[in-house]
Amino acid sequence: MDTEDAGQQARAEHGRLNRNGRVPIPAVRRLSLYLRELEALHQKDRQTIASRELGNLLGLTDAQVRKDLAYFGQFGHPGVGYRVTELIAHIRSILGTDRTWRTLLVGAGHLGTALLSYRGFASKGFQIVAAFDNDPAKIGMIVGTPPGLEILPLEKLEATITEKNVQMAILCVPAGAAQQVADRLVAAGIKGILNFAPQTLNVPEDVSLASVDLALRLEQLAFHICANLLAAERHGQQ
Amino acid sequence: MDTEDAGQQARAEHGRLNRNGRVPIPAVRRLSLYLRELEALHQKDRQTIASRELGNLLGLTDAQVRKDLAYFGQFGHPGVGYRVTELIAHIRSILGTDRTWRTLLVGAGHLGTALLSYRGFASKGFQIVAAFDNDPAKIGMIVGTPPGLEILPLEKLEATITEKNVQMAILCVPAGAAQQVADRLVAAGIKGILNFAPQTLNVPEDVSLASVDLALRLEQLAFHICANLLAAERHGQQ
DNA sequence: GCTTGTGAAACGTTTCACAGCA
DNA sequence: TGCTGTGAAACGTTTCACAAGC
Repeated sequence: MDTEDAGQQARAEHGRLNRNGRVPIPAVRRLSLYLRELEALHQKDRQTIASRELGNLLGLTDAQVRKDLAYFGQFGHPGVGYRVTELIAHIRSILGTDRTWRTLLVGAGHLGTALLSYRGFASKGFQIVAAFDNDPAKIGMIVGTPPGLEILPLEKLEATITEKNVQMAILCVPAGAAQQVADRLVAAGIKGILNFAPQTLNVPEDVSLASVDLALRLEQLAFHICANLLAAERHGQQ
Repeated sequence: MDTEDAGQQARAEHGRLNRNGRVPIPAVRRLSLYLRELEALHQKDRQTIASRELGNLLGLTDAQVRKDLAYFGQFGHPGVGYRVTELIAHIRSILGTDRTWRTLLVGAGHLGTALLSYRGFASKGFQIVAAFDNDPAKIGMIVGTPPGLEILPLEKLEATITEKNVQMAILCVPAGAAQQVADRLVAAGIKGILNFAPQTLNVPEDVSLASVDLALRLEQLAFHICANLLAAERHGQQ
């Protein structure tokens, strides 16, 4: 069987092959950025856009844009570019955001409660259907944008996941509790975790994990500021 | 002049060269992860650690760990491994977190106020010295962990940056306002921005930018969940 | 024995350059 | 003419494998 041919046929819409048999992960990340730009363009009633211009908006080359999109199908129109609404629909379908995702949140601290009020989630199809904490003072509170959500005790975690058929979880607990809660989420059938705890998590291969360590991002920023300053000095001296 | 020799001498502690003359960006990102693990090990009074074990903690190979660290110097001890406190000090020095960074925050919405209370920043040396919003209802409020910080009007942005010698900014304003505020920050001399607005920002080359789009992270998670489910199906069929 | 640091090979990603199509 | 889709080349990153050191 020829990988180059039969493989591409088989996977249809959800990801073509490179030599390795996979779509490059950086390409998947950029897909979200393309979608974000395309949605902004759609707001401005823009009908079509060329790879060159879409790339410029994001600081990428035109070839990069075309190759990224080509991993998933032939969405462009030679001589015209990409039709905005058409491409938005394709990318949503690829990313899986053409439907609703039932999500839960664990840890109703400062960050957790802020996320319960975050509008950006719902508008992309992520619906937070339950929120948990183990602090008795918080349990029973109604949090988030009205009508709001009641903070439930952690004991109800497993039952809620099953009953409400929850697919992904947002983890905002302290680092020390993160692995333990993650284990319970996985055991209860959760297939994806967005982790905000500054802690490495171990999850089985069939569970997806994305981590956001806010302090770590500032740390990286600090490094790059230092590097930029040094580069500027070198330029100045020369 | 031989790049391989003279270049390495010249840059001393802050980044050695690969063929391209730069430290790989992924290596810099992992440096923060190594630091996080090392700090946890230090808490547990661990004295030394081998590249193999440090890698295992993060799902990386031993060679990766050694190569990453070797970009910045010779920190290991053959037959022994890396001394934990020693390596922590080196990495902090490399990342620039062996000192305090004066930071400001713009946009005191749900996320912004949550970040003002986030303990993880201060413990890494990031001190938020001022907070801004343009909503008259919020201006004057005291927010964050006691003693707290007064929300200032946006007009005072430039003056505050100069007076308090602020080096980096956290941007939590709505997408529509983000570029405009970023421009003001840059003009006022800010050298690094951590952007939480779901919006592409353009900043000059000498300003560092890190972006965190929370909805985008969930979107990526959704994709990987879909991909995992498809992979499982294929496995099951075969 | 065990562990680092590092050239060289393998691998993955991006860019180039152009055939093909509107 | 303008633009996409795509092999091939260039580039960057990771892994391998081993000399050198404790």
